[in-house]
Amino acid sequence: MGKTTATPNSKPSNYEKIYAVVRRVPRACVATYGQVAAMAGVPRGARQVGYALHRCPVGARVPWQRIVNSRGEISTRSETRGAESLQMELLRAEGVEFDAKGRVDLARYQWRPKGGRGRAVSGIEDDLPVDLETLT
DNA sequence: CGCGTGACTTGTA
DNA sequence: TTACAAGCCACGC
Repeated sequence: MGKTTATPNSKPSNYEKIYAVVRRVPRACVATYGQVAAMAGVPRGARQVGYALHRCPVGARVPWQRIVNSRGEISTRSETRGAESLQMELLRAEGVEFDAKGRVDLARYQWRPKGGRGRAVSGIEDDLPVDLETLT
């Protein structure tokens, strides 16, 4: 196969990688854009992570709610406002506590993948609220 | 093919 | 501690 022009499937877009990483984030945990970007193999791609999530792939069950900025606060987007409140509600429902200013203690809730790669979490399954899928 | 935009990050004041 | 500015990469048009 020396085809250089043929790469239809073997080209996982960065978005897909990003979604994959976000999907690995366990409950009651949050991750920063830069962290997800680094894990996705896209350093400095923090912005792109936000972009990817902004696109909100309805077909991918991505817990975008667990993605917050480096300050531990929920990122305010341009549109779909209200989703921010929803994000906070969802995180709270998972057990994440918020500061009076609406910030999360990253030192406590930030997801720390140890061992090099996200291993299977024992007994914990992702319960994505259907509201999320319908909201997008 | 080129420019503009953006759910960010980090550093300095 | 907060506020402001510049930098960065990828996608959309």
